[in-house]
Amino acid sequence: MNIKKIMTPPVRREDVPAALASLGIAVTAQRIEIGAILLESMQHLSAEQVQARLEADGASASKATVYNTLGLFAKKGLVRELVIDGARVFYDSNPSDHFHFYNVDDGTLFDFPSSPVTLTNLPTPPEGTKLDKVDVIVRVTTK
Amino acid sequence: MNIKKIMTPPVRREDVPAALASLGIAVTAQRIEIGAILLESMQHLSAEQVQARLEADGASASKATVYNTLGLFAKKGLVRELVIDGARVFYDSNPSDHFHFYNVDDGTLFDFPSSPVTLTNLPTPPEGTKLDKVDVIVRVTTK
DNA sequence: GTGGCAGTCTAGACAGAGTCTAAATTGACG
DNA sequence: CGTCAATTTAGACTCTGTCTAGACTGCCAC
Ligand SMILES: [Mn+2]
Ligand SMILES: [Mn+2]
Ligand SMILES: [Zn+2]
Ligand SMILES: [Zn+2]
Repeated sequence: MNIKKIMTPPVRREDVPAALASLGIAVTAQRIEIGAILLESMQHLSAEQVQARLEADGASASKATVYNTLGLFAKKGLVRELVIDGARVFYDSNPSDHFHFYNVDDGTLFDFPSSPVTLTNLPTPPEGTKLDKVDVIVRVTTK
Repeated sequence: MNIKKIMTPPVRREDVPAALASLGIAVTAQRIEIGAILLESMQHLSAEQVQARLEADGASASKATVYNTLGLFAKKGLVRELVIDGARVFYDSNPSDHFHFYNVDDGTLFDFPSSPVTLTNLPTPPEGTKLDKVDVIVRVTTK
């Protein structure tokens, strides 16, 4: 057996280097800091929020590094990029397939409760293409 | 009977003023031009593409007017705002409820064929909120 | 007809997210 | 240690979209 156990938030800070390495991400001080922030719990953070938390933790990284690191994490599958509203991208540290509620009035973003939502009769992708991922965003307004 | 027939693309240019008026949109020269472009067929256009078509048609409108008009059309339900990739917003003149394929490699955007896709077991919106709309985007890559 | 006026349009300044570049730093390895 | 490829950095830059303040339009009252 050689099935790698994927680490799921919460991941303790001391385990972050292993979580990165297991995905082929070279371990650096900045990547550990950013990874520790994201993997502390399942959450949705923008680049700006990540950088703010770095500061709050007494760490720091340049804007370019924050963006490069989040992009790398997304490419390696550690986090998932969520395009919700055109103003900023969110990075989601919940690794499971799941869908989102977005409150357009106050900007809050929730995971669907883990009910057995299903998409049926999904058409096959157009000729010459293959499925990458399915995003479902349910937009709600404050009543 | 008083059920207003909603005009569906293709809408002839001469019918655009009525299409706007029926939604409570005050008719102006710029709104007719932009409406004529969008309603010519069911399509997905960015603000930049709309402005380029205006120029191509020998018409024009300031950037502020293009954005204001598209925002107004979306608010009134003439078009639907699609947030696909964080780089730009698309405006969709297909008024029916429908889902999208997006090719992340070449940026092309298609409507799902009108197959009976269904989302089942959709959880109810969080307390204090009500459903606005459901966006389903299937991202594909070129094989 | 003319004047008034609200609504609309406009140029261009501004804002904010994200990218790029070129130089400095890091740290693994011989 | 010294080398060197990978990484990080400051800050300029790009791009989408917003805002402001003034100009324009066209409808209506008189
Ligand atoms: Mn934007
Ligand atoms: Mn952007
Ligand atoms: Zn999520
Ligand atoms: Zn569409």
